[in-house]
Amino acid sequence: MGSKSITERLSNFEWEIMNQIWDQKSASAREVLESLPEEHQRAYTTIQTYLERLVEKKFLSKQKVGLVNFYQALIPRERAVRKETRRFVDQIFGGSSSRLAAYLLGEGEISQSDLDRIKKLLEDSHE
Amino acid sequence: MGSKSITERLSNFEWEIMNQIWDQKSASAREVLESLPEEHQRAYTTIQTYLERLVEKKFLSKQKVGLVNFYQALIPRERAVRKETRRFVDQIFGGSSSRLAAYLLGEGEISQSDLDRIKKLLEDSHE
DNA sequence: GCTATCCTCCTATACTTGTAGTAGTATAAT
DNA sequence: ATTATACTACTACAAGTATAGGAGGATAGC
Repeated sequence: MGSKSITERLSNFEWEIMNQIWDQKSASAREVLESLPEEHQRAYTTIQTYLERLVEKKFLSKQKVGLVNFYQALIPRERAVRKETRRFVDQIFGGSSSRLAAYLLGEGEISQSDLDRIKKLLEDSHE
Repeated sequence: MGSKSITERLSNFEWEIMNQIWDQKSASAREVLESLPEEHQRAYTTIQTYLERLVEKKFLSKQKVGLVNFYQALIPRERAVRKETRRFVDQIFGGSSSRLAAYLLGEGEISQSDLDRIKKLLEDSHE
């Protein structure tokens, strides 16, 4: 029925949090808070709330060390990235990754030096 | 205070709707409904609700022709795509389009023939 | 031992998204 | 004219997201 989907989606700020956790390997609320850039600061308890929700959603596990909770990713970043990228491509580029790739390479979003590196990368993997 | 942000984001299904409107150039609720693929069907009034919300969000304009409302995009698709792509890249790829591009080209998400086309595209635009 | 600090746990609220029903009016069909 | 159909306008409501405050326990300083 209203069954929680096995793996739900991450919202905007949830990604922000997850990115910090993936970067560190395990972090407390305070550590996450302090690693967030100025413009993404929130109240301490807001971070706590997000962390708890991510535990409920099975994206994080928590373990208490002394008094303090530390959180760890349960899902590898690569998996989450792959999934979200697919969703994005479906939604915006009609499911075609190559359309997205072409868009990125064409729209001046990428510097010449990066373009060169990508070109090389393509040539190498080619044959 | 709780000020509506000037241009809010499109949700999942809102994109679905907008994509239909962009494809047609103007559409009624019924037309949108009918152009949605089987697996994305919703109740007629659900479509109406979405359309009205998109008008509130300034993504669509509405004009009544006879009894029926027709909706038109106020924002060009390209702009919405650019914006959402940027948001996505910021969120998932730390703001680096080239990381995303490299990811797409590397992860087997793209067929060989598409890779070839992209390679050609890169070479042509290069010098 | 009192006080400031820090942390957890619980509670709260406003807004957004997903989804659709109902009332009422216009129209088409017979 | 009566009925079925179609459409708009309005209302509803649950779940999810964004954001944070308060109570109460541990502890670090003095």
